[in-house]
Amino acid sequence: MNEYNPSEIEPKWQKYWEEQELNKAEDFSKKPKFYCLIEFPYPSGEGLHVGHPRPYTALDILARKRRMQGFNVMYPIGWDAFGLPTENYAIKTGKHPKIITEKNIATIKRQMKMIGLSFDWSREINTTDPKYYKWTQWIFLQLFHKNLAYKAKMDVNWCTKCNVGLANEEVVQNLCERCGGEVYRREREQWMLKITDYADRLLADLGTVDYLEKIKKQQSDWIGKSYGAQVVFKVKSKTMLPKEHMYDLPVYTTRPDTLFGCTYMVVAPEHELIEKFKDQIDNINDVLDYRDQAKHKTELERTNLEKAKTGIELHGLKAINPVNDEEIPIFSADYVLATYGTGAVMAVPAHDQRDYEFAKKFDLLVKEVVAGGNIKKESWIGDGTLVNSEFLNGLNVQPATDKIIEWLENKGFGFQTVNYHLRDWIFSRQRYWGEPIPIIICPRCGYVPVEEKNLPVLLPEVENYQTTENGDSPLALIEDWVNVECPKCGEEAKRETDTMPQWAGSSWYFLRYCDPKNDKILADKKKLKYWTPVDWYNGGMEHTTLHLLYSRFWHKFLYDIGVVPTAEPYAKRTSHGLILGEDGEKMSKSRGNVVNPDDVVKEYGADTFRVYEMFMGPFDQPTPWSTQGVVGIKRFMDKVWAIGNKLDNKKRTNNDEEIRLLHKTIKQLAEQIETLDLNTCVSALMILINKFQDKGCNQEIFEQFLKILSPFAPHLGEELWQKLGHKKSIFLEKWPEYDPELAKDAVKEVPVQINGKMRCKILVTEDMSEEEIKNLALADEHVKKWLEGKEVKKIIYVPGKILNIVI
RNA sequence: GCCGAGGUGGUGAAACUGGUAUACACGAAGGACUUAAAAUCCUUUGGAGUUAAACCUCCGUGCGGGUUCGAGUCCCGCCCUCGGCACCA
Repeated sequence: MNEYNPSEIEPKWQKYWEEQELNKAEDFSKKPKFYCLIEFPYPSGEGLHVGHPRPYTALDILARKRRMQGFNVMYPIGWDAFGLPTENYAIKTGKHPKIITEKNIATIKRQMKMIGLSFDWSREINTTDPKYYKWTQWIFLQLFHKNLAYKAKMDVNWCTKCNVGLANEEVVQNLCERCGGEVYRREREQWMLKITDYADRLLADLGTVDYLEKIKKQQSDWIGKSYGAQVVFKVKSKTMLPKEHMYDLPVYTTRPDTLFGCTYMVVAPEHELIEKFKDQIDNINDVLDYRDQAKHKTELERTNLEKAKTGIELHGLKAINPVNDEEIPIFSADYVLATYGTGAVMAVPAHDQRDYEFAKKFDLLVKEVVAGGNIKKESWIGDGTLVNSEFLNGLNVQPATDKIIEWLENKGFGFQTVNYHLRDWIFSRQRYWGEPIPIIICPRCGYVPVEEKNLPVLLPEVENYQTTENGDSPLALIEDWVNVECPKCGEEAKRETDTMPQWAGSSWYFLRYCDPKNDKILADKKKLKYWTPVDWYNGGMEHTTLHLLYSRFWHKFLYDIGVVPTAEPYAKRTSHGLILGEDGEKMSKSRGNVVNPDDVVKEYGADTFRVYEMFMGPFDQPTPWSTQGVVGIKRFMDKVWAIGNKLDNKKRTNNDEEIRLLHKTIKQLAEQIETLDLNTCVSALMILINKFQDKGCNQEIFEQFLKILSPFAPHLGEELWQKLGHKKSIFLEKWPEYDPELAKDAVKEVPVQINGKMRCKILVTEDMSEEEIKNLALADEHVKKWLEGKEVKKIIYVPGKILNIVI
């Protein structure tokens, strides 16, 4: 018998599978299609660490099993290659991002092939390829035509030293992560996409897809639909305008029923009210100082409920509560965000904890309007009877809400409305390494889209990847690229120099896999009709609210304009947990806890690596890597090899323990591969091989075992299969069927409890009646001992599960 | 802080809709083989106690309470860890 030598057999079979084209997906095949998708990777300079292949391997197992079950499987791969880290690396080294990207892709591709992942490489795509981003730009133009892309002033983190807009992640304690320079929030014109127009459909259609519950919950919480009312307060200033000419200050509230309890107003420091009434606010300088301070805080800091509230009253202004004409003070406070609701809130300290704390600090009136709590101690947000509220008195919260909304609508003071936590998508980046936004800015015609025949707008070469002094992208410096004729009027105009975020290319890539080389359209409609929706999409939990939602939004838009045949892109979505370093921390270069798959494969082989990653723990939970744990899987592989090399064909094959266990295991794997309970699949395979080791095994049984093992350890499976005399790949075999009779236990061991504590076990066959089983239990020696001198009150029998005697 | 997920032996973990807590594996200890070591194989391995022996008893699934014949699983209140919070991807 020769040795198990993974480094010899693994490349051999990888080459064989590629030559045999076993992993190619066939357009329009008569077989049922199965489109299975993992999030395509960002080709970072470090290559893959052991965390990346976990989802790739899990879905590879699923894909291989489904192929054996007769599906036409598409399992494609590509590169999400635009992005910040590559650009930052380019700035540091002066190398072109394109060159860096190519090199990184080559590394990761080699690593993926080394692991034996059954991707259809003929469909490989790359978001930085002009033939690809042509269509990303095309989609943007369609959004622009439908008024779903617009420009707005938004705050960006601005590093005063690097002169560059920063990602939130690059800001550490209000300092620039790269240079340590000071950061503040500066206003800039940005391209925005109106994802909020789709909020309702993105929420409602969660009901039509098979996502993990936690994913649905997180998406719907992120969309954050709330019902409430918009109420308009009048603002009284020193100019003493008649009431109907006073400034209207609309607020959004989810608790219009508490309107009589509103004792002050709060606006965001950036609210237009302040600019408008500059001359009439007595303490305007302090108010503006406060606004400047707010620019140095993050949203997280501002909205943290634990942190002490800050704010400043706008002296000289009063708001008028429309329900009772009371004049109440107006504050500016940074816990109110300009971007949420109307940027202003009515404060009801008696019935909102944040308002309560603020009121205590500034010594403001706390007026109870819903009975039920003790507002001397804390705010009361629960239900109760309305008090101090004139015509609402005596009602409970819900009827009071209905009544006040009706009243507001009749008087023209407000209306019922919904509000979303979801905000529009900031789509511009003042960066080089992204898709140029295909818009021409003409002083006469405004924003003019680039004509479709002129797509793609190629990303030009630049000398320097640094943003310009005024914060424009490096593209702004390339004059012969920036200066163009306006497509509308033919006069001088300039290109938009902002680029798209990395989310753009990844919002539609799964469509391109269906038809990766089409140069007429983003993908042929018939092919999309055949392949979409994606049957199974797996990705990280960390992409639940951004990437997953963005791509659902784009897909719905493409559906509306007739480009794609389904309203939802992904029929099913699952999530994997991260693999952490051995120290239990997230793997990162800076922590120095990165484990490289190259090293693991070199020492133990790809199959051991794959099976270990599946065995470590539940697929959807984070798990630390353990170098020692890998050893156990290598021993398992060695055992399979050893048994496969000395099969005992004198062994009979009927109805003995091994056969029963085999059928049980086939059943378990058939079910649990589908639920991605892959750790218990591996353990079931181990239990079976341990049984073979004890009892011996013939070729017939072993071949069945090999078939269910091979999706996990494809190289070992193929090697032993062909060694046993087969000429064709094991992956062309049918997935084995199990015999339901053999997969069942003939005799069951049923635990007997007394008052819920397990005391003994009895053996029960299927044909026994409940009466017989109870008598059997009562006759048991142990039970007798416990029952001595006691009265049996009740016997509970759950068939096949448990028998409990209550005394 | 807000939203989401999780906490079980020395370690990674298993336990299907409330029904035998700790499967499988790592580590550790002891033994076999060997001149020896590695590899391999066998045995033991949650804690405490009683015992000639455990096939006996008690305690045990982050903490405190509750529901139930029965709770790792359900409910209430806490603590801790992880993911996300919109320009990392």
